[in-house]
Amino acid sequence: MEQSLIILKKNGLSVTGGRKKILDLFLDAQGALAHSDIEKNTSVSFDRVTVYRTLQTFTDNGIIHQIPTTDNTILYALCKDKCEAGHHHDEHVHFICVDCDKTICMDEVTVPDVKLPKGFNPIQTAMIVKGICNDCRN
Amino acid sequence: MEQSLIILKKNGLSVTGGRKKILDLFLDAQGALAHSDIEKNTSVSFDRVTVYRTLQTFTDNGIIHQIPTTDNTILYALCKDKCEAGHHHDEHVHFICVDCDKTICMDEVTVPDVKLPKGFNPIQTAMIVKGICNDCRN
DNA sequence: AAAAAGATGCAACAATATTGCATTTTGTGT
DNA sequence: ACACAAAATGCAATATTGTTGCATCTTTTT
Ligand SMILES: [Mn+2]
Ligand SMILES: [Mn+2]
Ligand SMILES: [Zn+2]
Ligand SMILES: [Zn+2]
Repeated sequence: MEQSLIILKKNGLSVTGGRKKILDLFLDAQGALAHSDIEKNTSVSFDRVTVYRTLQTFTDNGIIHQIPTTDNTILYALCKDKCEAGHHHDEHVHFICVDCDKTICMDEVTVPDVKLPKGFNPIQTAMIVKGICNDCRN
Repeated sequence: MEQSLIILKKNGLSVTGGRKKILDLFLDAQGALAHSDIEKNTSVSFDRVTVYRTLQTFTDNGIIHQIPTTDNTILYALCKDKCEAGHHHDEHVHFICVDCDKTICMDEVTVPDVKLPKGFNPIQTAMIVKGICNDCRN
C-alpha cells in the first residue's frame, strides 16, 4: 500500500485526492515546504483554503511539524519521529541554507538541553541553524 | 540625554518622532514586539508603512533583532549585545510563554553549540523555547 | 538661511489568511 | 451496491498583512 495512504489511515483521516497529493509532496520533498511551495508545486491546484486546512489537519495529527522562520512564513516538514495528535516530539535541529534556501530536518542531530533561569518551565525547544549546506559549499 | 536619542545618534540615524517613539516602546517593553503590537500600542499612530520601514532600518542597523515564530509573524527585540550594522551577534535563547504569550530574550542564556554533519557550515543559530514563564507558573 | 539628504504619509496595489455556507465526496452500516 | 451521516472541498466575501512610487514635509548639513 502507498505510504501516503498508510499515514492517512493510521491517523483516522479520510482519504481524499488533496490530502494524498499534498502528503506525497512532503514524502518526496528534499526539505521543508512552505504554503507557497505547495501551491506552486501542485500542477493540479487545489483551492488555497484547502491547502490551509490540510496543513492544519496534518499538524494537528502529528503528521507534519512546523519550523519557525523570520520571514513571515511557516515551514512544514514530515514528522519522522513518534509524534502523536496534540503532542509533537520533533526535537531535531533544522538547517536553513542561506544559499539555496532549502530547509533540512537534521533528524540525527538532537536539540541540546539548555539550562533556564529558575521558574521557567520548558515544554518544547526549537533550534534553527542558518548557514551553507552540504550541496552549496565548494 | 535620553536613551533612545543616544541609540539613534550612535547609529547615524536622523532623529524623528516616529523612530523615537518606536524605540521607546522597545526600551520599555517587557518582551519582544510584533509589528501588530506596535501599531496597537502607539496611541499616536503612524502610518503602517512607516512602522515597516522603521523596523527594517532598526534591524539593518543592529538596533533590534528578529525572532522566528510559527505564526506568520516576526518578533523584534532590542539588541543588548554588541550588534553592528549588517551583522548581529544575538546568540541568546528566546523563551515564548504559551500562557501569557510573552516572548523574552534570555540574554544570560547562550545558545549552545551543536555538532552538525560534515559539510554543513553554520553561520547563525537561533533557539526558541516554548513553555511556562516565571510569572505564569503557580 | 538655504540646500541637500532623508523620512513620512498617502494611495494604489499585491499577497496572504480567515470565515460561512452550499455542494461534493468519503466512510459506514445495511 | 445503496442510502445515510459525517466530513472535506470550493467559492465568495472579507480581513489582514506587506510593498511600491511619489509628492510633501522634516532633519541634517553647509
Ligand atoms: Mn523537522
Ligand atoms: Mn533576543
Ligand atoms: Zn544549500
Ligand atoms: Zn507567561
